[in-house]
Amino acid sequence: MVCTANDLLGWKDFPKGLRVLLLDEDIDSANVIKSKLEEMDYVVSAFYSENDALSAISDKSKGFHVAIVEVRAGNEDGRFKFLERAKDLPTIMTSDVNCISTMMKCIALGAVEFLEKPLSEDKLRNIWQHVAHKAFNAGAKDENELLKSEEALIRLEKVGIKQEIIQNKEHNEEVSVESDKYHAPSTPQLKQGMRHVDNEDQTNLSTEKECVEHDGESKFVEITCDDHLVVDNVMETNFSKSLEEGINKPSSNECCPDPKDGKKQNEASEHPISRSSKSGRRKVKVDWSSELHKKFVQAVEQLGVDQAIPSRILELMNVEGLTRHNVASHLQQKYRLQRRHILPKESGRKWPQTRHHSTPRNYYPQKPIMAYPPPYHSNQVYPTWPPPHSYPPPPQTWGPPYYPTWHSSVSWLWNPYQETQAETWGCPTIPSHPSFPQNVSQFQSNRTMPNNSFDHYPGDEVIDKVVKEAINKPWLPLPLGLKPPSTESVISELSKQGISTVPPKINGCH
DNA sequence: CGGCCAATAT
DNA sequence: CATATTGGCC
Repeated sequence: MVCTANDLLGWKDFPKGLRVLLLDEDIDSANVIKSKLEEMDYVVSAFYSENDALSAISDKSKGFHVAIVEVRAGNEDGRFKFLERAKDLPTIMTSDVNCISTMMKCIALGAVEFLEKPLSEDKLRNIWQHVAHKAFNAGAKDENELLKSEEALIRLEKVGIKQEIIQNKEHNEEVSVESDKYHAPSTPQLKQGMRHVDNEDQTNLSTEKECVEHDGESKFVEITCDDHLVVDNVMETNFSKSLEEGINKPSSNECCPDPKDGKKQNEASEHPISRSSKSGRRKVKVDWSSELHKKFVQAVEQLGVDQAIPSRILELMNVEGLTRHNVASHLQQKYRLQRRHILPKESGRKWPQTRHHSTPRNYYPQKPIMAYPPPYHSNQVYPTWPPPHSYPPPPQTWGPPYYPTWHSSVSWLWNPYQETQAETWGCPTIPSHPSFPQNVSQFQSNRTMPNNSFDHYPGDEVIDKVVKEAINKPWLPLPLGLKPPSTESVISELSKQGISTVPPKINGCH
């Protein structure tokens, strides 16, 4: 074995220093590839003839970790011979000609991957995976230590999880940019996340198993791309999975600082692999991914504004590990974000019908949550699309690409609104969940008694601002209760108005 | 608890 | 430098 899992785990700055055998009769090509690899800190030995390469691999002292071999019409047989002889060396075949049968043959004969030329940096960057793959596979078989094989197993399972999830994402329209965060490695069978099990936190392995079986809906745990092999511990993984989507631990080389000395976080990161997470409870940072946010929104929708309080939302979301505080903050952030954009710079200004409370910032002392839905439930205020002429729609800005990821998948619309006005807005609504009876009644009561719980919602002036803001800045989250019109509806509306072409410019609404 | 917001992290 | 989150405080 060229390299064991243990070697890898102890490797400093992996994959730096990985030895690559490069065989390409085209010297120019070889040099280009070589220099690219070297930029990535691989150690490259280039060979321009097969014989040289063959003798090099027979010299065990060379200790290559991975090989990149060019194949072309004419030298195939020799290359296949190379594959034959280099059984222990993960070999990547590459060629100008992407003939499927040649590719297939290469793979069949043991090549770990076939890369089309030219070999971009992206393609080359992750060739280390083959080394890791091999090492871990072998490790699982050979290691005497039970733990080791378990680690390898877990690792493999994790790989499995990610694959599944990633595939899932690829088939999912709602896929968030998150999934692109990591540039997909060229190798399909092995994902980049080499994580390592932190023994000390290893509570049990069965939890891990459960995770594995978890539905593919989960967002995959963010992968740490660090200089060294960094690893997750089981708890973390379990935790992350149990959150179902999105709560990631900080990059795994961070210790969990005591809240008290939070400033220490960076220092802590100096102990990448061997952090002895004492309490085992590291602070995880909640990643409000689209999935998580969707849950959040659904919960808020279910509860209705009246009861959308953190604790209840938390309950409904049923996401392990999420704290009330997390939810509260999220709730508020959304709220504040809106307010900030809706009432920019009007610091001193109060709502028209200012009420008796003293704190200027409590515009909605009783209903501080998502303070804007009510107005939009009122037909008088904002009955149909298009909006009143005073706010010419800037349809060109409503395209899906300009929405934050969760917008496309999350309906900020309250149920009754969906029922009654979705059509008007041209937005067929897709219920992301079956139905919520309690909701209906909640909303119905809202509908029949518009002022039910919003006795003092802001005056029209403010509402106008809200609407205008929402229209002008489609990239901002919409207040609960507002939903963007579909591109189709906008375009058809435009054509009704005699505008048949949409300017390509995507801003331009001020 | 529920909220707000300054301090931090990203 | 702008946002996103957390930590604390009221």
